[in-house]
Amino acid sequence: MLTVYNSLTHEKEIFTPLIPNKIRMYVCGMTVYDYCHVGHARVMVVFDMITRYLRAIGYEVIYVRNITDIDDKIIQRAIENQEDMNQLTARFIQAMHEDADALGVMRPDHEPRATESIAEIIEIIQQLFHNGYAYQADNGDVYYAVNKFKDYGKLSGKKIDELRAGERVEVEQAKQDPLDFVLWKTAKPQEPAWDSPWGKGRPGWHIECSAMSTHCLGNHFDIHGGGQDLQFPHHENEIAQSEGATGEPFVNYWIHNGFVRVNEEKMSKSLGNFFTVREVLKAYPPEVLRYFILASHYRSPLNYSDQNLDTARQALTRLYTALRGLSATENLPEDNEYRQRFHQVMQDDFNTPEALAILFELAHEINKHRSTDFNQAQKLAGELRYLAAMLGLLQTDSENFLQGETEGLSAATIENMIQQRNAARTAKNWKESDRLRDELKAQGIVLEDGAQGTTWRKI
RNA sequence: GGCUGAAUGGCAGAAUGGCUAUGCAGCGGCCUGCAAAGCCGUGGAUGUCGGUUCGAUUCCGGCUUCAGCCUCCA
Repeated sequence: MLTVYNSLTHEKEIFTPLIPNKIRMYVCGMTVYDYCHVGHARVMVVFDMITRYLRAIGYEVIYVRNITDIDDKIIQRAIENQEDMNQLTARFIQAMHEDADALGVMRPDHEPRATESIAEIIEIIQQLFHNGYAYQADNGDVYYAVNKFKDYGKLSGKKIDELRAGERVEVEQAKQDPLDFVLWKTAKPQEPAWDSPWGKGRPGWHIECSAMSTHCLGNHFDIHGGGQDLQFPHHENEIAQSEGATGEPFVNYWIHNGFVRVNEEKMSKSLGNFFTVREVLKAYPPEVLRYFILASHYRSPLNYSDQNLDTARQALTRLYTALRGLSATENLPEDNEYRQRFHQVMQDDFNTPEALAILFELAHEINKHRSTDFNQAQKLAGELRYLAAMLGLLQTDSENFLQGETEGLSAATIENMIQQRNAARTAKNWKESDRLRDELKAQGIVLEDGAQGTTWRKI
C-alpha cells in the first residue's frame, strides 16, 4: 500500500490512481536561461526516483516535465548576451540534458516547451474568457480574475483577504485586483511575440503549465510536482486556471520537494548562493551528488556543503566496496526480508533514507558472508543492486566507481608500482614497499592487500 | 503582520507512546609485516516549559530559535 504526502491536504494519503495501474504525473521543470544548480538537481533526482519506484512496483507511469523557454528573464538574458533567444534556450536545454544524464535522471516521457504550446495556451485562455475568469485590461494584457475562483488559496492555505492585507507588490494599474495575474502579455517592441485573439504577445508564466499538463495528461490527472517554492503562487494559479477552464478537478496529489540550503539559507538564483551541477561534478562523481540528494527525505531541507558531499562519497564507497568482486548477474534471491522492508519504507512516502539504511544492512551481510559463503554473498549482492536500481544507484561497475577516471597516474602505472611493491614485500623489504605505497597515497591512490592480491582505489 | 514547516548523539539523517536506525567520525579488539578494507564489541541524542499517560523524543498546549512562502525562483 503506497502512501504519499499530499500538499493539498497536508496529510499522508493512500495513493489511488484515477485509472488503475496507470499514473499520470506532471512536474514543473526548468526555465532555461542558465545552468542547473543543485536545487534543480534535487527536483530532477527526486522525481526520477519517484518515477523509477512507481514503475518498479508495477505502475505504468506517464511522466511529463515541461521546459519554460519564454519568459522575462530569458528575454533579458538574451539581450545581455546579445544572443538570439532561441539559441540561448537551446544551449541551456542541452546543458540541462547533460546534467540530468550525468545524474542518472531518465528523460521524462514528454518534455513540452512553452513556445511549442502556444496554440494550447491560447485555447485555454479562450476557455477562461468563456467561463468568465479572464479579462483584457486597457493596456492589452489579459488577466485572471482571482476573486472569481472560489477555491483560490486551497493549496497554499492562503486567504484572499489576507493576501490583500499583506500586499506589498507594486500594483499594476491595469489590474482590476492586485491579486490578479497575467495570462497573456502584450508584446513590447522587439520582444518575441505570437499572434493571439488579444493581439501580439506571449503567455504569462502560470498558464503554460495549465495548458501543457492538461494537454499531455488530460484535464484531471494524478500527480503534480515541483519545488516547494512553486506552491504559491505558481501552483495555486495553475489550479485556478485549470479548474476554471475545464470545470473539472485538476490534480489529486500535489508533491513538493524541500529546498537545498547553503549555510541554513535557501539556495537560489536571486540570493546568488547557488552551485551549479557542473561545478559540483568537477569535484565529485555524479552518483555522489545523487546519493547526497537521496540521503535526505525529499520533503526535508537539504544542506549543501563539502563535508556532506564527502560523507556521501564515503557512504557510496562502502556500498561499492561491498559489491567488489561479486558479479551482478547472479540469480536474484527469492523474496526476502530486505526487499520487504525496502518496499515498506519506500511505500511510506518514498522514505529513501530508510531505504538506504537497508542497503547498508545488505552490504554488511555481504561483507560478513563473502569469505565464508561466497554463493550467499553473491546473491545478496544481486539483491543490493536490484534494490538500489529502484533508486537509480549502484548501476555502474564497482571498479568503475572506486577507481574512476584516473587523472595523473594511469592504471598501468599504478599496476606497475603495485608489482614493484609486491616484489619488495616478497623480499620483506618493508621500507621500499611502504615507500611505494606512500607515493601512491600522495597521488590519491589507496592500496588494499587482500587474500586475492592487492587492489587499489581512489580516495 | 499572515500562513507553512522544522528543532534528534561530534556531523549528517530516519524512526518510534515503553524495544539496535543507518553512514561518517571516536574508543577497544580481531585480521595485516605495518596499513587499508572488512569483521566483533562499545560510548554518546531527542530545544524549552507545562499537560495527557503506568510510561513521551514521539500526543496536546505555551515559549524560544531556525527555515520558507506572502515578489521571479526547483
